[in-house]
Formats: sequence, C-alpha cells, structure tokens
Amino acid sequence: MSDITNSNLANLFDDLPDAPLPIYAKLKQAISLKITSGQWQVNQRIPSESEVVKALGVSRMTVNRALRELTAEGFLVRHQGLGTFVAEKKAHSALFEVHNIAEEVAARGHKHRSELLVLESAKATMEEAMNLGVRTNHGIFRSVVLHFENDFPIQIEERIVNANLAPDYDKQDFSLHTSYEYLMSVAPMTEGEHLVEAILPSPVECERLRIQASEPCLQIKRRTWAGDDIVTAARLLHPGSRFQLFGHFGR
Amino acid sequence: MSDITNSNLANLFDDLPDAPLPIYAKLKQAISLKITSGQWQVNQRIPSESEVVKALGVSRMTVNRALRELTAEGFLVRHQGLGTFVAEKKAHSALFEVHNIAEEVAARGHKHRSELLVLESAKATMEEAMNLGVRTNHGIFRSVVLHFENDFPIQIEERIVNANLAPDYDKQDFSLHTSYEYLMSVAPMTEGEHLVEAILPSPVECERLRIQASEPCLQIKRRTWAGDDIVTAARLLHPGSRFQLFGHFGR
DNA sequence: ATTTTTTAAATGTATAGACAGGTGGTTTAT
DNA sequence: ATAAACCACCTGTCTATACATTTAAAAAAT
Repeated sequence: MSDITNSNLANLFDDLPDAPLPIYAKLKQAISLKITSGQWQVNQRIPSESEVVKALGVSRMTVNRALRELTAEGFLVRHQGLGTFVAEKKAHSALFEVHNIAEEVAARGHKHRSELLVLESAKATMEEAMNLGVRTNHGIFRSVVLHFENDFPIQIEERIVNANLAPDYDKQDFSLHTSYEYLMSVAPMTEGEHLVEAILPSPVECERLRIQASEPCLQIKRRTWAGDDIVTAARLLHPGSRFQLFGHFGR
Repeated sequence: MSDITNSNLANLFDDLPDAPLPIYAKLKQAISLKITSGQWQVNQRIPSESEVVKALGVSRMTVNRALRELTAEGFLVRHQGLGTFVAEKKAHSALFEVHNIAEEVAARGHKHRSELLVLESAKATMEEAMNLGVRTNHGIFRSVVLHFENDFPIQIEERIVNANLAPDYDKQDFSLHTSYEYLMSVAPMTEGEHLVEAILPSPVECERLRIQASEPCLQIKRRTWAGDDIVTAARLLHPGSRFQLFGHFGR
C-alpha cells in the first residue's frame, strides 16, 4: 500500500477548530480527521514520527503519544521497523461513548453524508429548558440533521444546544464537520447519559427515514455535560432494520 | 479518605508473574493488582508519582505513563494538585448491566417475580457453538425465563451457558437467585459485549409479553467472558412500552 | 480573627537525548 | 550468483529536565 505524501504535512492543522488544546491532542484530532475524512486511506502508511517532528518542529515523544493513543483507540496500527498504518476499522470500544455517526459509518467502510433540515436560534421552551438545565427563554440552537449511510437514511438527529456554551453553533458547516466534532472542540464532554428505547416512528419520521410505519426504531436520547453544564441534548432515531448499537466492556 | 502508607512501596512488584515486560507495564500490573485484590481501597489516595520515583528509582515519565493509562482504563482518578485515587467501580458496569433485572425492579420499588419456562441440558448446535466459541456438540444449558415487574411481563431472557464453566447451572433454583448471580459466582465476568436492536416480536413472544404484534421491542444480545472463555450468551427481549435502557458515563 | 499572600506538592505537558530491537534494502565477501 | 554483513529507518521504551496549572495548607498582613 502506498505511502502518504508528506509534501504538505505543515497543513496538518488546517480545518481544525482552534480550541486551546495540548499539542498531542491537536495532533490526534488532526490525524483522526485525515482518517475519517478519507484523505488517509485504510492500510496506507502515514508519515513516520521523525517526519512529523521535522515538519512541525515538535518533540518525538509528543508525536509518539498522539500515535500511541490513536493506536489504542483503534485508528492506527503500528509495526516496529515498518511504520504506522491506518487501521482497518475502529475498535468497538468507544462506540457507546463517542457516537459520532460519521466516524461510525466511515469505520464500516461506507459513505456518509448528511442533510441539514433545520438550524435555528431560539429561546428555550419550558420543556427544552428543563432538558438543558437552563431557564425558560435561555438562548439555544435547534438543529435537525438527517444522516445517510450509502445514501440510505440511517439517523435523524434532533439536537438542542446551550447557546452560551457553543455560541457559534449556527455558523458551522455541517457538511464538513458533524455537530459532535464542533461541540467537542468548544466544550469537551466530561459526562453524559443516554436513554435507549424501542419506539414506533411518527409519519414524518417514516418519510424521512424511508421506512414503513410498522418498522420499529431505536431511539437514543443523549445529554452531555461539560463540567456542571449541559452542553447539548440530542434525540437520535434509527431504523431498527438498519442499525445496531454495539458495546463492549471489561478490560 | 486516608492515604496509602508508602512504607513498603518496594514490595510493589511482589506477587507478580516475572514476565519480561516494560517497566511501565509492570507498574500497571502491580497497581491494578493492588486495586483488584482490595489492598488499595476505593477513593484511597495512592502514592504520588514522585514517591514512586523515589521508592523504585525509575523516571517520573515512566510512572506517569502507567498512571495515565490506568486512569484511561478506569482504575484510577487523578486530580491536579491533589493526587491520584482509586476509582469507583466501573461506571459503565452499572449502566448497561441489565444483568440483574430483579435488582433493577427492586430499585424502582416494584415487585419482581419470574417464571422458568425452559431449563435443559443439551449439545450445542452449530449456531450455538459459534455463539459460545465452542465446538458443535459441546455441552451447554439452555434456559428461558420470563421476568415480571408488578405482574407485567417485562423481559424474556433466553440464555445458553457453557456447561464446562458452569456445571451446576441446571441445578439452580431460579426463583431464589437470578442466573446472573450464579454465573458471576462460578465464573466472574471479565469482559462482555452487547448488541442493542429494535425489532418486532414473534407471535410467541407477543403472547408471553402480553403485547400486540405491532409493538416494538428492545432486544439486547449479550455475551460475557471469563478470561478467554465465553461463559454465556443471552438474548433479552423487552416490550418497548415498558422498558428503557439507561446509561451514564463520565465521572 | 480574618483576609491575603506565599509556598509546597501534585499532576499535565513538552523537550532532547539515548538505546534497544525489528525490517528491508544495499553493499560486500565468498 | 549467493550468502553474509552492513546500514538506514522505524517504532518502543526510558531518562532527565523544565515549566505550567491546580490545590490546599502555611505564613503573613490586615
């Protein structure tokens, strides 16, 4: 498998949210973006530690930490004497926690795309306020995104976001990054909860997911905290026939 | 919570298999042994990096790597300025462990009872053998238990068990203990996986759960390991209208 | 007695340098 | 031509050092 041209490794940090992160974390973000965006293909050899050192002027130990952690997370495979390669598919460990649908689809080797159906700034209704742990009329964003796997609808993502914690949410280009990526960059998740249910979809949802009214759906309601604040609350609806939630625990 | 006496940190590497491992890995092994053996209790503060450095004469970066990885694996919790502490029992076990349905129902203040529908000794079919990671015709047990919450059916538990690892499974009184309790006692779970899906129930399942054919169900397939062996594989089916799976992650 | 400042300790990150060990290609000796 | 020696490169680990940040307690000022 061919190597990756290290001609423009200096561009590595482009397209990255400029959150204040340690160098090793920035490196991880940049490299995982290269992989999930498909710029670095499975089994390709990626630049060696010393190449990154030379290109970016950071220490090898810093690069080593980024690559080691990405390897532990299943993004990379390393072979002593040979090099570092993009792994076949993501290890199933973190799926319950992370749940970035784009990454998940990419990990299966499939094509992901999404349609932005709603993106608006608003004042929280009483129900939304309760859900986010803020006062009624607190500034929020609402978004509805339809995700596709190989052009089949696979998730309706309804989300409300605390505008104080993610002020530029409505200025994001959701065709480039998922909402998850932006939110993690501005308000890294420290805690979360999810509620999984099997439900029947509404007529609108049937139409969006292109399924029949009788097809059960997996509904995941998830809230994520950054410190003591709730950053976002999402409702993710998947067609039962096209989706499984996989989890792994233990050591 | 009291600190751990660092009087005999030199003993840290005792009781360890003398495999040729890197120092950081030996450290991880030793510390996780202290924790799992109960010598270092939950919430206790463990020796600081510099204390280990002084006691063992290794570099702080090496100690740091061991502690950092153990933290990522959930054994430890670290607070800058404070120290490193033994973590609470894995959060995620509490979350997606529907294992003990009896406890869960009791925790809600409701009445739990169960009906044993099937309990038999058998030889593994090819499918069952694949599922348990054994050869066809390997000895197994099959059980089907119907669980009730306040006299409403809430779970069908279909389970196959590796007879080698749990030889007395068929002699248990499942009105006294759940299968989970017995299995944990004979073959403590070290690893597990689950697969969550939304499906429509079969006619038999509708009857058992007393629901309509159109009601979606939450299906959880779970396999649990003890070391390298699969102890049991279960299929848990819940009526969507009466069941939610709740999970919490983070600290 | 109360508040403020300082200090010590602990973790978090970054760096430079060193050596070990694996891999594959090149050169050299046979 | 074949085999052995060599070498360049890569990952894996370990060390020593440095500085930043957080925390709690001690010391100093009010």
